[in-house]
Amino acid sequence: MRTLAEENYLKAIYNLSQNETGATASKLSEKLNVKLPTINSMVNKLADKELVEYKKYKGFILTEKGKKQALEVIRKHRLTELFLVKIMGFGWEEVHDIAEEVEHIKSPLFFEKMDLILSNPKYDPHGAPIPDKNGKLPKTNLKLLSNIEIGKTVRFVAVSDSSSDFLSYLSRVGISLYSSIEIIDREVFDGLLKIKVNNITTTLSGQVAEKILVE
Amino acid sequence: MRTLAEENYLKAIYNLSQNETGATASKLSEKLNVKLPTINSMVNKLADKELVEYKKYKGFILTEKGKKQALEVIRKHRLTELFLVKIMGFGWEEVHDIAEEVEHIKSPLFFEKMDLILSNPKYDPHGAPIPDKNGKLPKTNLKLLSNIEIGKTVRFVAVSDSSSDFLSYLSRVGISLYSSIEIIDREVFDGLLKIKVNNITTTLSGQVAEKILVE
DNA sequence: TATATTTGTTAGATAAGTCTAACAAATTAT
DNA sequence: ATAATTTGTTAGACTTATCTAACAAATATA
Repeated sequence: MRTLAEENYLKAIYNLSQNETGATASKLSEKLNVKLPTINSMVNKLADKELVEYKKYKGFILTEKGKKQALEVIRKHRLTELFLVKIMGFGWEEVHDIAEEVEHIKSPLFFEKMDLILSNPKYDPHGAPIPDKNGKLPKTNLKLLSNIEIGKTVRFVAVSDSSSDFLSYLSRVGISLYSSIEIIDREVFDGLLKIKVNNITTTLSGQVAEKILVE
Repeated sequence: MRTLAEENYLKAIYNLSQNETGATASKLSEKLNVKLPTINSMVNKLADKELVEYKKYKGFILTEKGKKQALEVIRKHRLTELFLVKIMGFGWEEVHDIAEEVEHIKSPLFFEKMDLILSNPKYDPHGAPIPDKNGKLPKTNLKLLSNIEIGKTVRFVAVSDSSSDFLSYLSRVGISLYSSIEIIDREVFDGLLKIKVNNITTTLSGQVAEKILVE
Protein backbone atom coordinates (compact mmCIF):
# COMPACT_ATOMS: atom_id res chain seq x y z
CA MET A 1 0.00 0.00 0.00
CA ARG A 2 1.27 3.41 -1.03
CA THR A 3 1.68 5.77 1.92
CA LEU A 4 0.67 9.40 2.03
CA ALA A 5 4.31 10.50 2.15
CA GLU A 6 5.17 8.34 -0.83
CA GLU A 7 2.35 9.86 -2.87
CA ASN A 8 3.57 13.34 -2.04
CA TYR A 9 7.14 12.54 -3.06
CA LEU A 10 6.04 11.03 -6.36
CA LYS A 11 3.86 13.99 -7.16
CA ALA A 12 6.56 16.50 -6.24
CA ILE A 13 9.20 14.69 -8.28
CA TYR A 14 6.83 14.53 -11.23
CA ASN A 15 6.06 18.23 -11.02
CA LEU A 16 9.72 19.20 -10.71
CA SER A 17 10.63 17.01 -13.68
CA GLN A 18 8.34 19.14 -15.83
CA ASN A 19 10.73 22.09 -15.42
CA GLU A 20 13.93 22.08 -17.44
CA THR A 21 15.94 22.12 -14.22
CA GLY A 22 14.68 18.67 -13.18
CA ALA A 23 14.19 17.21 -9.73
CA THR A 24 17.09 17.67 -7.31
CA ALA A 25 17.29 16.94 -3.62
CA SER A 26 17.32 20.58 -2.56
CA LYS A 27 14.34 21.49 -4.71
CA LEU A 28 12.36 18.58 -3.34
CA SER A 29 13.40 19.55 0.15
CA GLU A 30 12.05 23.04 -0.37
CA LYS A 31 8.85 21.88 -2.05
CA LEU A 32 8.00 19.29 0.56
CA ASN A 33 9.20 21.33 3.52
CA VAL A 34 11.42 18.58 4.70
CA LYS A 35 15.14 18.59 5.51
CA LEU A 36 17.66 17.27 2.98
CA PRO A 37 18.59 14.01 4.71
CA THR A 38 14.92 13.05 4.81
CA ILE A 39 14.74 13.48 1.05
CA ASN A 40 17.75 11.30 0.74
CA SER A 41 16.39 8.43 2.75
CA MET A 42 12.95 8.60 1.16
CA VAL A 43 14.32 8.70 -2.36
CA ASN A 44 16.46 5.70 -1.53
CA LYS A 45 13.33 3.88 -0.47
CA LEU A 46 11.51 4.90 -3.65
CA ALA A 47 14.49 3.68 -5.65
CA ASP A 48 14.33 0.30 -3.86
CA LYS A 49 10.71 0.07 -4.91
CA GLU A 50 11.72 0.95 -8.48
CA LEU A 51 9.65 4.10 -8.54
CA VAL A 52 12.56 6.48 -9.19
CA GLU A 53 15.95 6.12 -10.79
CA TYR A 54 18.72 7.72 -8.91
CA LYS A 55 22.51 7.92 -9.04
CA LYS A 56 24.33 9.61 -6.17
CA TYR A 57 24.78 13.35 -6.64
CA LYS A 58 22.64 13.24 -9.79
CA GLY A 59 18.97 14.20 -9.83
CA PHE A 60 15.96 11.93 -9.65
CA ILE A 61 13.81 10.64 -12.51
CA LEU A 62 10.61 8.66 -12.16
CA THR A 63 10.51 5.20 -13.69
CA GLU A 64 7.50 4.32 -15.83
CA LYS A 65 5.94 2.74 -12.78
CA GLY A 66 6.63 5.82 -10.66
CA LYS A 67 5.28 8.12 -13.32
CA LYS A 68 2.09 6.12 -13.58
CA GLN A 69 1.55 6.32 -9.84
CA ALA A 70 2.30 10.05 -9.76
CA LEU A 71 -0.24 10.62 -12.51
CA GLU A 72 -2.88 8.70 -10.58
CA VAL A 73 -2.50 11.10 -7.70
CA ILE A 74 -2.45 14.11 -10.02
CA ARG A 75 -5.60 12.83 -11.68
CA LYS A 76 -7.32 12.64 -8.29
CA HIS A 77 -6.12 16.13 -7.40
CA ARG A 78 -7.33 17.77 -10.58
CA LEU A 79 -10.64 15.92 -10.72
CA THR A 80 -11.23 17.01 -7.14
CA GLU A 81 -10.47 20.64 -7.90
CA LEU A 82 -12.95 20.68 -10.74
CA PHE A 83 -15.56 18.89 -8.66
CA LEU A 84 -15.14 21.43 -5.87
CA VAL A 85 -15.62 24.33 -8.28
CA LYS A 86 -18.31 22.94 -10.56
CA ILE A 87 -20.42 20.87 -8.21
CA MET A 88 -19.76 22.32 -4.79
CA GLY A 89 -19.51 25.97 -5.75
CA PHE A 90 -16.04 26.82 -4.45
CA GLY A 91 -13.98 29.59 -6.05
CA TRP A 92 -10.92 28.60 -8.10
CA GLU A 93 -8.69 30.16 -5.46
CA GLU A 94 -10.11 28.01 -2.66
CA VAL A 95 -9.68 24.51 -4.01
CA HIS A 96 -5.97 23.74 -4.12
CA ASP A 97 -5.49 23.06 -0.42
CA ILE A 98 -8.64 20.99 -0.10
CA ALA A 99 -7.61 18.91 -3.12
CA GLU A 100 -4.21 18.31 -1.52
CA GLU A 101 -6.07 16.35 1.12
CA VAL A 102 -8.74 14.69 -0.99
CA GLU A 103 -6.23 13.38 -3.55
CA HIS A 104 -5.05 10.78 -1.02
CA ILE A 105 -8.40 9.07 -0.68
CA LYS A 106 -8.00 5.48 -1.83
CA SER A 107 -11.56 4.59 -2.94
CA PRO A 108 -11.50 4.38 -6.76
CA LEU A 109 -15.31 4.55 -6.77
CA PHE A 110 -15.22 8.03 -5.30
CA PHE A 111 -13.16 9.43 -8.15
CA GLU A 112 -14.93 7.42 -10.82
CA LYS A 113 -18.15 9.02 -9.67
CA MET A 114 -16.61 12.51 -9.88
CA ASP A 115 -15.41 11.70 -13.36
CA LEU A 116 -18.89 10.54 -14.31
CA ILE A 117 -20.61 13.58 -12.81
CA LEU A 118 -18.17 15.89 -14.59
CA SER A 119 -18.39 13.89 -17.88
CA ASN A 120 -14.75 12.93 -18.30
CA PRO A 121 -13.36 16.44 -18.00
CA LYS A 122 -10.07 17.30 -19.69
CA TYR A 123 -8.95 20.35 -17.69
CA ASP A 124 -9.07 21.45 -14.06
CA PRO A 125 -10.21 24.94 -12.96
CA HIS A 126 -6.66 26.26 -13.39
CA GLY A 127 -6.38 24.98 -16.94
CA ALA A 128 -4.16 22.04 -16.03
CA PRO A 129 -4.86 18.86 -18.01
CA ILE A 130 -6.47 15.96 -16.14
CA PRO A 131 -4.73 12.63 -16.91
CA ASP A 132 -7.19 9.94 -18.02
CA LYS A 133 -7.55 6.57 -16.25
CA ASN A 134 -4.45 5.29 -18.06
CA GLY A 135 -2.36 8.31 -17.20
CA LYS A 136 -2.59 9.82 -20.67
CA LEU A 137 -2.45 13.61 -20.79
CA PRO A 138 -3.97 15.73 -23.55
CA LYS A 139 -1.10 17.35 -25.49
CA THR A 140 -0.90 21.04 -24.86
CA ASN A 141 1.31 23.64 -26.45
CA LEU A 142 1.52 26.45 -23.97
CA LYS A 143 3.64 29.56 -23.88
CA LEU A 144 4.43 31.89 -21.03
CA LEU A 145 2.73 35.26 -21.22
CA SER A 146 6.15 36.70 -20.37
CA ASN A 147 7.52 35.44 -23.71
CA ILE A 148 4.83 36.67 -26.08
CA GLU A 149 5.80 39.40 -28.57
CA ILE A 150 4.37 42.87 -28.27
CA GLY A 151 1.27 43.37 -30.38
CA LYS A 152 0.05 39.76 -30.28
CA THR A 153 -3.24 38.67 -28.77
CA VAL A 154 -3.37 35.36 -26.91
CA ARG A 155 -5.83 33.29 -24.94
CA PHE A 156 -5.21 32.72 -21.21
CA VAL A 157 -5.61 28.96 -20.76
CA ALA A 158 -3.78 27.98 -17.56
CA VAL A 159 -1.79 29.12 -14.54
CA SER A 160 1.34 27.47 -13.20
CA ASP A 161 0.61 28.56 -9.63
CA SER A 162 -2.67 27.55 -8.00
CA SER A 163 -2.10 29.33 -4.71
CA SER A 164 -4.97 31.25 -3.27
CA ASP A 165 -2.88 34.45 -3.14
CA PHE A 166 -2.02 34.38 -6.81
CA LEU A 167 -5.48 33.43 -8.04
CA SER A 168 -7.19 36.02 -5.87
CA TYR A 169 -4.86 38.61 -7.32
CA LEU A 170 -5.80 37.65 -10.87
CA SER A 171 -9.49 37.80 -10.04
CA ARG A 172 -8.96 41.19 -8.40
CA VAL A 173 -7.36 42.67 -11.52
CA GLY A 174 -10.09 41.17 -13.70
CA ILE A 175 -8.18 38.41 -15.47
CA SER A 176 -9.98 35.09 -15.65
CA LEU A 177 -9.30 31.81 -17.39
CA TYR A 178 -9.95 31.89 -21.15
CA SER A 179 -9.74 35.71 -21.34
CA SER A 180 -8.15 37.21 -24.46
CA ILE A 181 -5.03 39.17 -23.62
CA GLU A 182 -3.39 41.68 -25.94
CA ILE A 183 0.24 42.56 -25.29
CA ILE A 184 0.54 46.33 -25.43
CA ASP A 185 4.07 46.88 -24.20
CA ARG A 186 6.88 45.29 -22.22
CA GLU A 187 9.60 46.98 -20.18
CA VAL A 188 12.92 45.39 -21.14
CA PHE A 189 14.55 46.04 -17.77
CA ASP A 190 12.18 44.03 -15.56
CA GLY A 191 9.59 42.56 -17.88
CA LEU A 192 6.81 44.80 -16.59
CA LEU A 193 3.92 44.15 -18.94
CA LYS A 194 1.14 46.37 -20.23
CA ILE A 195 -1.84 44.32 -21.45
CA LYS A 196 -5.42 44.84 -22.57
CA VAL A 197 -8.13 42.49 -21.24
CA ASN A 198 -11.82 43.09 -21.95
CA ASN A 199 -10.86 46.50 -23.28
CA ILE A 200 -9.26 47.47 -19.98
CA THR A 201 -5.56 48.21 -19.83
CA THR A 202 -3.65 46.72 -16.90
CA THR A 203 -0.04 46.36 -15.88
CA LEU A 204 1.41 43.06 -14.66
CA SER A 205 4.81 42.42 -13.11
CA GLY A 206 7.27 40.11 -14.81
CA GLN A 207 6.84 37.48 -12.04
CA VAL A 208 3.11 37.37 -12.60
CA ALA A 209 3.47 37.14 -16.39
CA GLU A 210 5.69 34.08 -15.93
CA LYS A 211 2.89 32.23 -14.17
CA ILE A 212 0.32 32.83 -16.88
CA LEU A 213 0.13 30.23 -19.65
CA VAL A 214 -1.35 31.18 -22.98
CA GLU A 215 -1.91 29.87 -26.48
CA MET B 1 -2.63 18.14 15.42
CA ARG B 2 -4.91 15.15 15.83
CA THR B 3 -3.60 12.10 13.99
CA LEU B 4 -5.62 9.67 11.91
CA ALA B 5 -5.13 6.90 14.44
CA GLU B 6 -6.24 9.16 17.28
CA GLU B 7 -9.41 10.08 15.44
CA ASN B 8 -10.21 6.43 14.88
CA TYR B 9 -9.70 5.54 18.53
CA LEU B 10 -11.91 8.40 19.70
CA LYS B 11 -14.65 7.45 17.30
CA ALA B 12 -14.49 3.77 18.24
CA ILE B 13 -14.54 4.51 21.96
CA TYR B 14 -17.49 6.84 21.47
CA ASN B 15 -19.43 4.25 19.50
CA LEU B 16 -18.72 1.47 22.01
CA SER B 17 -19.78 3.73 24.89
CA GLN B 18 -23.23 3.94 23.33
CA ASN B 19 -23.79 0.23 24.09
CA GLU B 20 -24.58 -0.73 27.67
CA THR B 21 -21.44 -2.85 27.76
CA GLY B 22 -19.16 0.16 27.40
CA ALA B 23 -15.71 0.41 25.85
CA THR B 24 -13.23 -2.25 26.90
CA ALA B 25 -9.76 -3.01 25.58
CA SER B 26 -10.77 -6.24 23.86
CA LYS B 27 -13.78 -4.68 22.14
CA LEU B 28 -11.68 -1.82 20.87
CA SER B 29 -9.06 -4.28 19.73
CA GLU B 30 -11.64 -6.16 17.71
CA LYS B 31 -13.26 -3.04 16.29
CA LEU B 32 -10.00 -1.41 15.24
CA ASN B 33 -8.33 -4.62 14.13
CA VAL B 34 -5.35 -3.99 16.28
CA LYS B 35 -3.73 -6.20 18.90
CA LEU B 36 -4.44 -5.64 22.59
CA PRO B 37 -1.10 -4.14 23.64
CA THR B 38 -1.50 -1.51 20.95
CA ILE B 39 -4.82 -0.51 22.43
CA ASN B 40 -3.16 -0.26 25.77
CA SER B 41 -0.39 2.04 24.67
CA MET B 42 -2.68 4.22 22.58
CA VAL B 43 -5.26 4.60 25.33
CA ASN B 44 -2.48 5.57 27.69
CA LYS B 45 -1.51 8.28 25.24
CA LEU B 46 -5.10 9.48 24.93
CA ALA B 47 -5.33 9.56 28.72
CA ASP B 48 -2.17 11.71 28.89
CA LYS B 49 -3.86 14.12 26.51
CA GLU B 50 -6.96 14.08 28.73
CA LEU B 51 -9.18 12.69 26.01
CA VAL B 52 -10.16 9.52 27.87
CA GLU B 53 -10.39 8.56 31.53
CA TYR B 54 -8.96 5.25 32.35
CA LYS B 55 -8.14 3.16 35.42
CA LYS B 56 -6.22 -0.06 34.96
CA TYR B 57 -8.42 -3.08 34.28
CA LYS B 58 -11.50 -0.85 34.09
CA GLY B 59 -13.00 0.32 30.81
CA PHE B 60 -12.46 3.62 29.02
CA ILE B 61 -14.71 6.68 29.07
CA LEU B 62 -14.23 9.79 26.96
CA THR B 63 -13.73 13.08 28.77
CA GLU B 64 -15.82 16.05 27.61
CA LYS B 65 -12.90 17.11 25.42
CA GLY B 66 -12.59 13.61 23.97
CA LYS B 67 -16.30 13.38 23.35
CA LYS B 68 -16.31 16.70 21.53
CA GLN B 69 -13.50 15.57 19.26
CA ALA B 70 -15.17 12.22 18.60
CA LEU B 71 -18.37 13.99 17.63
CA GLU B 72 -16.50 16.24 15.21
CA VAL B 73 -15.27 13.19 13.35
CA ILE B 74 -18.71 11.57 13.48
CA ARG B 75 -20.23 14.75 12.11
CA LYS B 76 -17.81 14.65 9.19
CA HIS B 77 -18.58 10.99 8.59
CA ARG B 78 -22.33 11.37 8.55
CA LEU B 79 -22.36 14.57 6.53
CA THR B 80 -20.15 12.84 4.00
CA GLU B 81 -22.44 9.83 3.78
CA LEU B 82 -25.43 12.01 3.08
CA PHE B 83 -23.49 14.07 0.55
CA LEU B 84 -22.41 10.93 -1.25
CA VAL B 85 -25.98 9.69 -1.49
CA LYS B 86 -27.84 12.91 -2.13
CA ILE B 87 -25.40 14.87 -4.27
CA MET B 88 -23.18 12.24 -5.84
CA GLY B 89 -25.77 9.54 -6.40
CA PHE B 90 -24.25 6.66 -4.46
CA GLY B 91 -26.44 3.93 -2.96
CA TRP B 92 -26.78 3.83 0.85
CA GLU B 93 -24.86 0.57 0.91
CA GLU B 94 -21.84 2.07 -0.87
CA VAL B 95 -21.04 5.06 1.29
CA HIS B 96 -19.76 3.80 4.61
CA ASP B 97 -16.27 2.86 3.49
CA ILE B 98 -15.76 6.02 1.46
CA ALA B 99 -16.88 8.14 4.41
CA GLU B 100 -14.38 6.33 6.63
CA GLU B 101 -11.69 7.97 4.53
CA VAL B 102 -13.28 11.35 3.90
CA GLU B 103 -14.04 11.94 7.59
CA HIS B 104 -10.33 12.54 8.22
CA ILE B 105 -10.05 15.51 5.89
CA LYS B 106 -9.03 18.53 7.95
CA SER B 107 -10.42 21.43 5.89
CA PRO B 108 -13.41 22.84 7.81
CA LEU B 109 -14.51 24.66 4.64
CA PHE B 110 -15.08 21.38 2.86
CA PHE B 111 -17.59 20.16 5.43
CA GLU B 112 -19.20 23.55 5.91
CA LYS B 113 -19.93 23.55 2.20
CA MET B 114 -21.48 20.08 2.39
CA ASP B 115 -23.60 21.25 5.30
CA LEU B 116 -24.71 24.27 3.27
CA ILE B 117 -25.48 22.25 0.15
CA LEU B 118 -27.49 19.75 2.21
CA SER B 119 -29.20 22.54 4.26
CA ASN B 120 -28.09 21.56 7.75
CA PRO B 121 -29.29 17.98 7.55
CA LYS B 122 -30.26 16.15 10.76
CA TYR B 123 -29.90 12.51 9.70
CA ASP B 124 -27.53 10.50 7.55
CA PRO B 125 -28.71 7.95 4.93
CA HIS B 126 -28.79 5.22 7.59
CA GLY B 127 -30.97 7.27 9.91
CA ALA B 128 -28.14 8.15 12.29
CA PRO B 129 -28.31 11.69 13.71
CA ILE B 130 -25.72 14.19 12.48
CA PRO B 131 -24.18 16.18 15.36
CA ASP B 132 -24.35 19.94 14.78
CA LYS B 133 -21.28 22.20 14.76
CA ASN B 134 -21.26 22.21 18.57
CA GLY B 135 -21.56 18.45 18.87
CA LYS B 136 -25.24 18.53 19.82
CA LEU B 137 -27.25 15.51 18.73
CA PRO B 138 -30.99 15.51 18.08
CA LYS B 139 -32.63 13.38 20.79
CA THR B 140 -33.96 10.15 19.42
CA ASN B 141 -36.01 7.46 21.12
CA LEU B 142 -35.34 4.33 19.19
CA LYS B 143 -36.26 0.74 19.84
CA LEU B 144 -34.92 -2.46 18.37
CA LEU B 145 -37.24 -4.21 15.96
CA SER B 146 -36.35 -7.38 17.88
CA ASN B 147 -38.08 -5.98 21.00
CA ILE B 148 -41.38 -4.82 19.52
CA GLU B 149 -44.53 -6.67 20.58
CA ILE B 150 -46.44 -8.81 18.13
CA GLY B 151 -49.25 -6.94 16.41
CA LYS B 152 -47.66 -3.48 16.58
CA THR B 153 -46.76 -1.43 13.54
CA VAL B 154 -43.58 0.68 13.65
CA ARG B 155 -41.58 2.92 11.39
CA PHE B 156 -38.07 1.87 10.33
CA VAL B 157 -35.89 4.94 11.02
CA ALA B 158 -32.31 3.73 11.34
CA VAL B 159 -29.87 0.83 11.17
CA SER B 160 -27.10 0.10 13.63
CA ASP B 161 -24.93 -1.56 10.99
CA SER B 162 -23.96 0.39 7.87
CA SER B 163 -22.02 -2.39 6.19
CA SER B 164 -22.60 -2.93 2.53
CA ASP B 165 -23.54 -6.58 3.12
CA PHE B 166 -26.28 -5.77 5.60
CA LEU B 167 -27.74 -2.85 3.66
CA SER B 168 -27.73 -4.74 0.37
CA TYR B 169 -29.60 -7.53 2.11
CA LEU B 170 -32.28 -5.13 3.33
CA SER B 171 -32.66 -3.64 -0.13
CA ARG B 172 -32.90 -7.12 -1.56
CA VAL B 173 -35.77 -8.11 0.72
CA GLY B 174 -37.54 -4.83 0.01
CA ILE B 175 -37.07 -3.02 3.32
CA SER B 176 -35.99 0.60 3.02
CA LEU B 177 -35.58 3.45 5.49
CA TYR B 178 -38.89 4.92 6.71
CA SER B 179 -40.90 1.84 5.69
CA SER B 180 -43.79 0.84 7.97
CA ILE B 181 -43.26 -2.58 9.48
CA GLU B 182 -45.99 -4.66 11.07
CA ILE B 183 -44.92 -7.42 13.45
CA ILE B 184 -46.89 -10.52 12.51
CA ASP B 185 -45.21 -13.17 14.64
CA ARG B 186 -42.03 -14.00 16.53
CA GLU B 187 -40.49 -17.40 17.24
CA VAL B 188 -39.59 -17.49 20.94
CA PHE B 189 -36.73 -19.95 20.48
CA ASP B 190 -34.52 -17.86 18.15
CA GLY B 191 -36.38 -14.60 17.61
CA LEU B 192 -37.20 -15.40 13.99
CA LEU B 193 -39.56 -12.64 12.95
CA LYS B 194 -42.50 -12.57 10.54
CA ILE B 195 -43.25 -9.02 9.36
CA LYS B 196 -45.37 -7.24 6.79
CA VAL B 197 -43.82 -4.42 4.73
CA ASN B 198 -45.71 -2.80 1.86
CA ASN B 199 -48.27 -5.58 2.15
CA ILE B 200 -45.63 -8.21 1.57
CA THR B 201 -44.88 -10.74 4.29
CA THR B 202 -41.22 -11.49 4.94
CA THR B 203 -39.22 -13.37 7.53
CA LEU B 204 -36.17 -11.88 9.23
CA SER B 205 -33.66 -13.61 11.48
CA GLY B 206 -33.23 -12.46 15.07
CA GLN B 207 -29.74 -11.05 14.26
CA VAL B 208 -31.14 -8.89 11.52
CA ALA B 209 -34.04 -7.66 13.67
CA GLU B 210 -31.51 -6.49 16.27
CA LYS B 211 -29.89 -4.17 13.77
CA ILE B 212 -33.10 -2.45 12.75
CA LEU B 213 -34.10 0.62 14.77
CA VAL B 214 -37.70 1.71 14.81
CA GLU B 215 -40.07 4.16 16.45
C1' DT C 1 43.88 26.27 -9.85
C1' DA C 2 42.98 26.67 -5.15
C1' DT C 3 39.50 27.95 -2.05
C1' DA C 4 34.92 28.93 -0.66
C1' DT C 5 30.21 27.87 -1.07
C1' DT C 6 26.50 25.13 -2.09
C1' DT C 7 24.52 20.79 -2.47
C1' DG C 8 24.19 15.97 -1.24
C1' DT C 9 25.22 11.96 1.87
C1' DT C 10 25.89 9.15 6.07
C1' DA C 11 25.18 8.15 10.81
C1' DG C 12 22.48 8.09 14.49
C1' DA C 13 18.34 9.88 17.28
C1' DT C 14 13.29 10.46 17.91
C1' DA C 15 8.11 9.93 17.79
C1' DA C 16 4.02 7.43 16.25
C1' DG C 17 1.86 3.32 15.78
C1' DT C 18 2.20 -1.22 15.43
C1' DC C 19 3.76 -6.11 16.76
C1' DT C 20 5.09 -10.66 19.80
C1' DA C 21 6.22 -12.84 24.10
C1' DA C 22 5.64 -13.09 28.84
C1' DC C 23 3.10 -12.20 32.73
C1' DA C 24 -0.79 -10.52 35.91
C1' DA C 25 -5.51 -9.55 37.19
C1' DA C 26 -10.31 -10.57 36.81
C1' DT C 27 -13.85 -13.65 35.77
C1' DT C 28 -15.93 -18.14 35.12
C1' DA C 29 -16.37 -22.91 35.87
C1' DT C 30 -15.62 -27.02 38.60
C1' DA D 1 -12.34 -22.05 46.92
C1' DT D 2 -9.39 -23.38 43.73
C1' DA D 3 -8.32 -24.01 39.00
C1' DA D 4 -9.01 -22.71 34.30
C1' DT D 5 -9.99 -19.23 31.13
C1' DT D 6 -10.37 -14.77 29.56
C1' DT D 7 -8.94 -10.20 29.58
C1' DG D 8 -5.53 -6.66 30.37
C1' DT D 9 -0.64 -5.08 31.05
C1' DT D 10 4.41 -4.62 30.56
C1' DA D 11 8.62 -5.05 28.09
C1' DG D 12 10.90 -4.72 24.19
C1' DA D 13 11.32 -4.89 19.01
C1' DC D 14 10.17 -3.00 14.32
C1' DT D 15 8.78 0.35 10.55
C1' DT D 16 7.89 4.87 8.73
C1' DA D 17 8.97 9.40 8.43
C1' DT D 18 11.17 12.76 10.37
C1' DC D 19 15.26 15.35 12.60
C1' DT D 20 20.48 17.20 13.76
C1' DA D 21 25.38 16.85 13.34
C1' DA D 22 29.23 15.75 10.72
C1' DC D 23 31.25 15.05 6.51
C1' DA D 24 31.94 14.65 1.26
C1' DA D 25 31.25 15.93 -3.52
C1' DA D 26 30.26 19.31 -6.92
C1' DT D 27 30.15 23.92 -8.31
C1' DA D 28 31.26 28.72 -8.20
C1' DT D 29 34.55 32.34 -7.14
C1' DA D 30 38.80 34.66 -6.50
